[in-house]
This record gives sequence, C-alpha cells and structure tokens, in this order.
Amino acid sequence: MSKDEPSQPTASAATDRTPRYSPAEIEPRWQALWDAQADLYAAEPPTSGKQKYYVLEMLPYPSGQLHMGHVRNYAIGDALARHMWMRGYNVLHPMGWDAFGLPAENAALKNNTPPRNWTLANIAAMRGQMKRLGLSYDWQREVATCVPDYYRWNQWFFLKMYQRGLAYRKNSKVNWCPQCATVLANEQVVNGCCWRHEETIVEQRELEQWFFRITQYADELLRDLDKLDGWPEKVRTMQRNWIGRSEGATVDFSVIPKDEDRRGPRYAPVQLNLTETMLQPTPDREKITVFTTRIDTIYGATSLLLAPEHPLVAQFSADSPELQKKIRELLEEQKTAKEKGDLAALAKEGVATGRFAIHPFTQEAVPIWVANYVLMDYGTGAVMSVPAHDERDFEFAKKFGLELKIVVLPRHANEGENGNAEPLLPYTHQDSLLINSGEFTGLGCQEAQQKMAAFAQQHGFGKPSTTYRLKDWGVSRQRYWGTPIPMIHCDKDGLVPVPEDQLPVLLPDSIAITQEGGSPLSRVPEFAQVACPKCGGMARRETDTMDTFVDSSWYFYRYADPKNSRAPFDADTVAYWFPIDQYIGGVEHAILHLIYSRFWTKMMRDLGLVKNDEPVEHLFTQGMVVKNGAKMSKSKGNVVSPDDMIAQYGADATRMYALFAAPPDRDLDWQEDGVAGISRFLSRVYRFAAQAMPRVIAGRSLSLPSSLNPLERQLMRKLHQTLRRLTQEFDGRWHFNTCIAAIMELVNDLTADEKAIASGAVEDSVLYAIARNLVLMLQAFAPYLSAELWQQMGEDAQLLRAPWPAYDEALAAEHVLEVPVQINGKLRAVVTVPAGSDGEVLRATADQDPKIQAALAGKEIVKVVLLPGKLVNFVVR
RNA sequence: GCCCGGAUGGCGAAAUUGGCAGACGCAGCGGACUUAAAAUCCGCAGACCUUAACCGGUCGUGGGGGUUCAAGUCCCCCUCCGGGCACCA
Repeated sequence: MSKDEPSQPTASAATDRTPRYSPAEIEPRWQALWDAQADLYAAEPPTSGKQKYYVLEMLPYPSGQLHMGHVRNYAIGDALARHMWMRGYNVLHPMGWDAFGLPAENAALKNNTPPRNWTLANIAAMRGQMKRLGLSYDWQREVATCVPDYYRWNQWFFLKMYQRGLAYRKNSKVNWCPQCATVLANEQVVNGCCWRHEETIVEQRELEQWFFRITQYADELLRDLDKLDGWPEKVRTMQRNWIGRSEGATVDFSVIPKDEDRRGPRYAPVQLNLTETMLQPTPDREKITVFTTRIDTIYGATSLLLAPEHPLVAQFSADSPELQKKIRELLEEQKTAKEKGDLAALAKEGVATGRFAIHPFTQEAVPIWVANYVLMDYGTGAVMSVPAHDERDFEFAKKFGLELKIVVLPRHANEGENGNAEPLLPYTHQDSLLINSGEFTGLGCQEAQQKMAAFAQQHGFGKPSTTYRLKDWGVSRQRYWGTPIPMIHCDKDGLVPVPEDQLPVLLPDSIAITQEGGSPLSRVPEFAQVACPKCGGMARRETDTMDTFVDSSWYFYRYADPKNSRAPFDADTVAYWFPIDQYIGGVEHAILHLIYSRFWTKMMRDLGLVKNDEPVEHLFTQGMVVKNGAKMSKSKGNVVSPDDMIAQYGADATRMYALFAAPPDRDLDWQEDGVAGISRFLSRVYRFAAQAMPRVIAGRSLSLPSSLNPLERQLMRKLHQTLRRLTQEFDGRWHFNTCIAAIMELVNDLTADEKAIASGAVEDSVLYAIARNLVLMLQAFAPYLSAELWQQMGEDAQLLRAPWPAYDEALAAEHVLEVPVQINGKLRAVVTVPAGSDGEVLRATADQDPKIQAALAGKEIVKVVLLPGKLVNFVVR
C-alpha cells in the first residue's frame, strides 16, 4: 500500500499556526468517549410517547472483516438514523450477527479452532471496526444468532410450527453440495451450482428432511406484495416471479388398459367405441392428471407427455428394456441440463410408450409419450401436448411427426369469414376464438378457460387449479454449527418434540470437526442419545440443524426486546416498533432472506405474536461497491480494506466518500483519490472553523441582527438553500452525494470570503448561526469531526439530539435572478432581473439587452415565450 | 427468449416539474508560497471552428426518428453494458 500518502499530520505540522485536521487524533478520542456511554444511542422505551423510527441495516455474517459493501450499507443507515434523531424521532438502530453457518466449520478445519471461538473472535473484531466507523448502534441490543439465548427461540418457533403442521418431515430429493457436504435450499442453488461454491455442481439425493410449509402462505405472500409500495418494484417483481403462481386447471386422462388397447394408425388419434364405463375414470383405471393454463386449447391436445420420473413411466415400460433404456437417457439429459442450469437449451427428445389415454373432451385416444422437457417437480409431472398452440409442443411435434390440430384462431383472421385463414403456428395468443372445439367452438379463450374447467369439474375429470413455483422451505442441514432441531426419534413413540421447558437444546461445545459426510452431531453420543420424553426409553435426538435463514427471518424482532427470557419478544413492545420503517441492504437478498422474513412474520401473526402482516415498510437496496468496474474479490485482487482507508484518511472521510461517490442505489466505483478529496474537504472545514472559532463562540450569546448586510445575506441564503436540499433529500430520494456537494458549495462560499469574514464583515452572531448549522448538517456524514467542532463551539447539548433546523424559504430565496434569453431555443443572453418580476419586466429587460437587440435586428418575431423567473424565448423568422 | 436497471467531459457524477447541459469532486494544466519539494491557497478547464488576442460561431447527454417555442428529461425504433428469471406447461 501507499506508504508515503499525504494527509497524515507530520511533526512539522505542529509548527503551523492553525491547527491541522487530524482524524487520527480526533476519532479515537471521541470513540473512547462514546464507547464509555452505553446508552448514547439507546432507543427510548415505547412509553416515551415519541414517534418511533426503526432503521435497520442487514446484519452481517461475522467473517472477521468488514468489506466496503458493509461500510456503504452502514453509512447510509447511519446517516438516516442520525438525521431522524435530529428530527425528534425515537430511533431504534440496532446491529447483530448472523453467526451460524458453514464458514465457521471450514475455519475450524483449517485452523483447528472451535467454530464458536472463531465466530466470537470475528464478532469482536468486526464490532471494533463498526465502532471505529462511528456507527450509531444501540449495542445494548446486540444479537448474535449463535448464542443459546437466541437460538432457543428458533427451536421454540420450530415446535410451534410443528404443532400447527407448518414444520414437517418428508422424504425428498434434495440439492446436495458435495463441497459443503450438506443440503441446499432451492434458493441456494444458482445455475445448478452451489451458491457458495460457484464451480460445484449440485447433486440430487434422497433424504428425510424437515420442511416449513411456506407454500401455505404462497397466495398471501404474493397478494401482499401489492401493499409493499415502499419496496423497489424490482424486488417485488423478483418475488412475484419466484412465487410463480399460475392459474389453470387440472384434467384427468384415463389410461386405456393394455388389453383394451385398440390402436389406429400409429400417431393419429383413433375414434374408439367407448362404453359408458370407459369414459368414467374409475379407481381401477389409471389416470394421468395434467396441469394446464390453457385448457381452452385442449381440443388441440394430440398427445400426453410424461416427465421421465413420472410414477406411471416405470409401469408403462416394465416389459420393454428398450423403452426403459431410452427413458433413462431422457432422464439423464434432463438431469445434466438441470445441473448445468441450461434446461431451456436442451434439445427436445422423447419416446412413445405405446400406450394411449382417452381425451376426456373428445373421447379420442391420444398417445402417451415421455419427454425430456417435462419436469416432475412442477405441476403434476405430466402435460397435454398442444402442438398448434404451444411453442415447445410445436417443436416437439414437428421433430417426431405428431399430429397438429388448430383449435384457436385470431379474432380478426384476415381472409375467409369462417375461420379458414390459418394462423402462423404455433399460435399462442389468447385474444382469440375457439374452433373445432365441440360445444365450446366460438368462445373467446378467456371464457372458454372458465367454462371448460367448470365442465371438467362437473363431469369429475378435472377442476380449476393453481400451481406455484415456490416450494416448501427445506430447513434441514447436516451440519454442526447451527440451531439443533428440537425433535426426538423414538422407536416406540415415533417423532417426539422436545418439551418446551427443556429448551434450549444446546449445541455441544466439544466436537471434532472432520471432513466426514453426514451430520457431525450424530457422532456425538452425549448429544444424540437421549431419553424419549414420552416413554423414557432410549431414543435418538434429531441431529440436523436449521438453515441459517431461519435465524435471519426474525432477528429484527428480537432487537425490540433482546433480553427477554420468557418469550422471543414482548408483543406490545414489538407492536410499538413494527413494522421496520426502513430496511437497508443489498439486492442479493431480494428473494431468499426477504421472502422468508415475510413468511415468518405471517406465521408469527397467525400464532398471535405480532399484529403486523409485513415486517418491513420501506426497503432500500443499495448498489454494489466495485473497483475498476469489477466486483471486489480476492481472486481479482481489487479488494479495498476499510481498515486501510480508516488508517489513511479517517472514518469520517471513508464513510463520507462512500456516500459522495454515487447515489446510494447505484453501483459505486471505489477510487482512493476520491477519499483523499473528501479528506481535503474535511480539512478545509476544520481549518475554517478553527480560524473562525473565537468569533463563533462570541456569537453564541448574541441574537441575529435585524437586518443583514449583503455578504451576510448571501451566506445565509446559501446556508438555507443547503438546509433545504438536505431536508428534501432525507425525506425523499436519499441522494446524499448531492447533499454533500451542497455542503461543499457552502463551505466554498465561506472560504472564498474567509478574509472578509475574518476582518469582521460578518457579525459574530451570523457566523455562529452558519457554523452551528454546518455542524448539524455534517453530523449525518462525518460524526467525529462534527462532534469535535460542536464541542469546540462550546455546545453542551447532545449533538445527536439537537433539533434539525427548519429552513427558511424566504431566506433561501434568491432576490436577483439570472434568466436565460433564447432566440429560437438557442441561448443568446442571460439577463438579471429582481425576483418576482413579472413577464413585462422580463420582456423589457430582454429587449434592452444589446446582444438580443443585435440578434433580433431585421427579424420578424413570431412568438415570445415568457416564463417569469425562468426564461424568455423569442421565436423569429 | 422474457422482465428490470443503466449509457452524460479524461474519470465519479449533477441537472428533483420539459426551460442556461456538465453543479460538486477526482485527475490535469497555470500561478502564488518555498532554496526546493510536499502540503496549502488562487485561477483555468466539454469538443471543434475562427482570431495575434479578445469577441464570436458550430456541434454536443449510446444511435436513428418524432412531439414541442424549447428534449439528457416525453413518444417510437435500434445498439451496447449490468442484474434477475427461463422448456414452469
């Protein structure tokens, strides 16, 4: 790193007359003072009667090191918290640690340290970094998810959910990361690879797993997105896609038993002589249920397609090794494509089973195929193929020469009245009319969908149905460093929940972390062997631990009442603080963390614990911090360490740069020269303040003069314009970069007139007003320097709770305006008029301008656009 | 393929309601201070044309079209970059 960087005060600086800005001296001094005041940033109790404001930044994983993304995240939250304090709110601004999880075990393997020690040491280190940054957290509310005081409530919630059937166990195919040697949730699989190991392909394994029934809330999670108008539309859309609700219908097709099979030409549907009994699906007749969103196209269904894993496939292929082989190939193709994440690119393949099913609307026989593009884990694992009206089916049918039946026509088919004009296939639009569809012919698609689903329901072979992409939340992890699932397996009594009064189920401390697969806890007999709470007999403890997303789904409730030993939190206290007014974090949590948190809140509401339907009122997703256009990463070697920045330029400059370099919602390119620039700015502020300080102090006890001289007026105007800018930005779009630029402009104005100010051209009282407000504005961005100057000014009230000054619109207003004068929309002159001048004055002033007179000479004025205070535009010929 | 962002000087950006494009900062250049350098302070600074210089002019917000007295901003089409989703039936 740069050893001989500027801005560190040197010994020679001491000889200068004006003191130098030295964050290395100021910041630790204030840090020590703040640290000694435990309740400096403490929220007041709900009884304070004040309006509450809950500002929250996403809790970090205690990796041991803050990165710049954290610094940015916390600088945003801290600026907001400090501002809201000054606005008089009762602010809750807590911080904690997402302290369970795999890295602790990996570190244990590598360094031979217990995960607990490693984690706690990391927390201590990062807490120190946060304190050095001067962040205004209420540390008395600090929560670490790995302590029994916290995770016991995970277990408590688990039991409540188990009682209500929201936590259940099922045998399921799971995503298995061979690197992690554990199960991943669907959400943790990215392009077929582990979200932590981007190179590691996730395998499918069959395991008994615990699940949370989040799908029970799928509809509400979707519906309530509409209420979250304080959330970015982008996040809401991502969640909508993730939930993936589709409305449609299920339809049952009866499989024609092998012995009744009467084939027509191989791929053409054949009209069968069907008896009444054959039409009715009966228990002894196999059914294939398909899910479709386009039941209106069902008359165009010319085959059924099964997923390779569909249960009936094995039966259909039982006596044909050749068929079995082909189906295995299809399955293999699908699996590989899935693992690679490019399912969409997979070439369509399939094979006819040789069996047929009865189309419930036409009573025709349709062939049953197995296709590699039909997925077992969506819908019913079987689809009806409508080649004329579905892209994929069209491609498939073309490839295998399957029949194609047009049953939907564009509403305005160009030629031929009775629908002779053939649409371009596949025709998938829904603003269309049905043909060749029996009694439904002539209906519009939408109407047909209703009627045909109802028809299917009346006749007992189908019903309207809704399917979701969202799956239940698999929470089992075969890892050590997590919340033990509080269940016991007894040979006699089956699954037995750990009685509530025996919580927490403590994670054993002494455990050898090895690379062996399977759950580490199962190798700790003291833990795994337990008496059955029901029969007292020998039983086995559940050795899976919970996904860490459980921890982060409700931690923000615990902040409201962090020491409660009788309940996860007090309901009334939570009712006061919730919902969170502002949540700030990276967009990478738009789906996982935020959808689980929403689910958890709804679940707790149904348990009667909270009253709010949603945890977060306003969500803000900040942009990434990049360096040279690339995401910071060790492999790219472009990581900038916050510690280095603080050592080099101070915490104030570091965090202020993080807010200055770009608006918070955009990506930010970290440029160290920029931090140096902020540091220079802070030096200028400090130097100006030091020079002005005696007069600022003198001005404290004086009242403002009844009339201001021109310089005073000019400076006060700038001050109030700056106050206005900050007030509006904090209320609205949070473009702190322009706030800081505005403060810089104010300071530039002050230093430009420094000599005049020093020689008394500005009254002490005015100077005091400006200096005081400057410090108030700076506080949200540079708390250390602000505290220092505040103290030097002799203020004894607490800076954090000093009231935010209301800007004075009259003082902020310019009394002389510069108005552009255009000719045919091109700038030709700028004229100066008194504020409030009407159009006539403006016109007259413009007419008198020599440049304008010259430009207008000999031209015919067609029109004059006169906007008082804004613009003159002569339209000429 | 679908959805959502974004594109403005050498660089990060600003322009909040359609009204002076480039505030503020970085880097750069010139000057002051200094024996010198650093630091600091003052000044210049979109591109091009014209001029000895001033003055002046033209172009300019990814590209093309449109609306308007007036477009970075509104409308239509396109390109590129980033992110999300993706045989979801």
